[in-house]
Amino acid sequence: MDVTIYQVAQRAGVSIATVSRALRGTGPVSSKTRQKVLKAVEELNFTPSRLGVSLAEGRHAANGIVFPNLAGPYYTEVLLGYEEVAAELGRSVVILSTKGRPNVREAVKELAGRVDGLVVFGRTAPDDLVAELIGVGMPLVFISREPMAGADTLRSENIESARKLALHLRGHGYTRYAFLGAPYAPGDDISQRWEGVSGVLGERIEPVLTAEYTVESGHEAALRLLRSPNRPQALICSDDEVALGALLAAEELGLAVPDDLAVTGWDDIMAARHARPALTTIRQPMREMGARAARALDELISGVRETCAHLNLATELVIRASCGHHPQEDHK
Amino acid sequence: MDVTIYQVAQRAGVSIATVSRALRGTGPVSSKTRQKVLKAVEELNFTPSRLGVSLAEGRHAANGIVFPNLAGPYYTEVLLGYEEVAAELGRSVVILSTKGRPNVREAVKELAGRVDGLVVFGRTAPDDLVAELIGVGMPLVFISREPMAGADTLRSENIESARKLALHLRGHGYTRYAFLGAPYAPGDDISQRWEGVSGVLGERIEPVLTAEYTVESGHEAALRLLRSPNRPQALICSDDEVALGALLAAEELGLAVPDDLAVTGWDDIMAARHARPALTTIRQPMREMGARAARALDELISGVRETCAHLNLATELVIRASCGHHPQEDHK
DNA sequence: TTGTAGGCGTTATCAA
DNA sequence: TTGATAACGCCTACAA
Repeated sequence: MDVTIYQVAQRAGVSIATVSRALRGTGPVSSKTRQKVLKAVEELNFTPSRLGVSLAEGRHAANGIVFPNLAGPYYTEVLLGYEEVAAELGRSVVILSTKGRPNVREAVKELAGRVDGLVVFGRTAPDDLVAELIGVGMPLVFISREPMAGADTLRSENIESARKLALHLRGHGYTRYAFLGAPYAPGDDISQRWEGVSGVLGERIEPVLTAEYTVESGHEAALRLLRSPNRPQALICSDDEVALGALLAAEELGLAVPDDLAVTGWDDIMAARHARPALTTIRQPMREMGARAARALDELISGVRETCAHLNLATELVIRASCGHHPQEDHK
Repeated sequence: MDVTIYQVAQRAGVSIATVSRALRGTGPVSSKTRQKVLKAVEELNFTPSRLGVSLAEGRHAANGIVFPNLAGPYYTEVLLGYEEVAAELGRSVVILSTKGRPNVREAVKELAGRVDGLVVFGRTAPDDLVAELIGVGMPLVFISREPMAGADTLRSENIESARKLALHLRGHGYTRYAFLGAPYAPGDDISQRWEGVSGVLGERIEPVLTAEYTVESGHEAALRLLRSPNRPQALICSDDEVALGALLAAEELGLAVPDDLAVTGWDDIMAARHARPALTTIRQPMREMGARAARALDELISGVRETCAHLNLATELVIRASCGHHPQEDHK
């Protein structure tokens, strides 16, 4: 049904080898012949089959990315940076969301079969599968995961910025803290954030689990927490969405933020800036992370780089109104 | 380098045809032979090559989606619904963002070569290419675009809900309106929204262009507008992000919303609910749109349905605090 | 029940 | 400068 190289060759009165050469500029072709070929290509509106090309070339010219979900701004921002650079490098992007999927293993394996390399968030892919993929030489870039031999790792700085945040809050004079959205897996971003804040605040901070890292979960957990008689004065939330949920809870309970309660988030998503009070948070370079992942993967695939790289991107403490009053208040 | 079906066949002491049959259950295989084959597959850790399978089957088992960008919540929410259902249907998702890309035509064509069907937002793909794709029988689903013969169309209702919104605002008694983020292309969502509101408000509303549909653009345009002596009393924004920008502008100028100025958005993105005042807006079923697009595309690809469908999803006016005071105020 | 062989659409090697 | 032809990895009539 689709036009093949054979039809072009026939129409141009040459062999398929010549058509291929003429089109890719991969060998000598007389300019007269080239004209004929191009004319035939034009007339038949020929486009080489991706499948044929990939099979022959032994590459897909596509990258994959595995993330837990696309519900919040975080992963989509990373994806944005990733897709942009991948496209620039001539690679299509195949996505895979693992949330709520019954057969993650199979899905990741299937994805791996369609691409030349993979970006994987945290532990969204089973460890043994990951090991297997590394084993067969599949280029891999992890984001926010413990470094692993045979794969690149990319993450943004957590521990130091968590410290900085904790110190800032301590400067406000609070004495009872809660960390909302406690970590589930060792080595992930949340664990590192907890490590940083608890390192500074010690006994004064208590970890509180949320069901997920979402507005609803944050809302629910904060409601519970804030109703307790000895409620915390400051809520350090493990991400902005949880913090937004906490803000809603405070409002419902008639607590003024930041006067009755301080709240902070993480990531600096769009809503953080628009919330009132605007959310104090730690900005992560989400797009840049995606862009870097794409570049790193490209290096691995093209073989420009042999050794694996492990990078820690810098973050920025963004002080707004939700953590307490400051001399020169500005709700930027 | 990768294990092929030949190695499995050799190890199991059978032909490749038998291996294929055993694995796909596509023909008679004695259970003894099957055991041998499965054992060999296991030992060699064989996975059929996607390329080989696709080439032989004549299908990619993948869908594409073309959107302008991934920057705001709108497209990502649709993508979320799309990916979820596509995965459920056993199809991978290949994404393409056209924003800032020099060679959109080529990129879309390339994408089309990797998939069995395509979802296309608005006019992100060139009209003639689209016509060409329809011509060669590529299954196509448009979102928010004028219906076209040979392709499905999906959009959410705009005109009627725009009317409803305008009527509600008129009920607040405003007399000078501006529509922030005027339409660029006839037939797109924004045009329909303008059609709806201007139909009700007539001369009392003025269209105002923004550079883009972003917070920054909205902010900038609103600043300009609100500084004018005869500034509007109500800003109907063409989407939530523009509206958020307008809220920031109002705050900067010391205008209280909704007392000095009413502001409304469109889409009901996450930040709309968290902004203060919370944004009155029109909720679009973004995820459902993506999910439906995936289903529609599947029907077209599998040939279950021959005729093209054109669907208009219902929307919902969400009244919050930013459009004016109401008897029973609730900042849900 | 199993194997042989042709086809899917390219690329690239090697002769001519 | 060009053309056969062998991969690439799989599926599936058709024959045995």
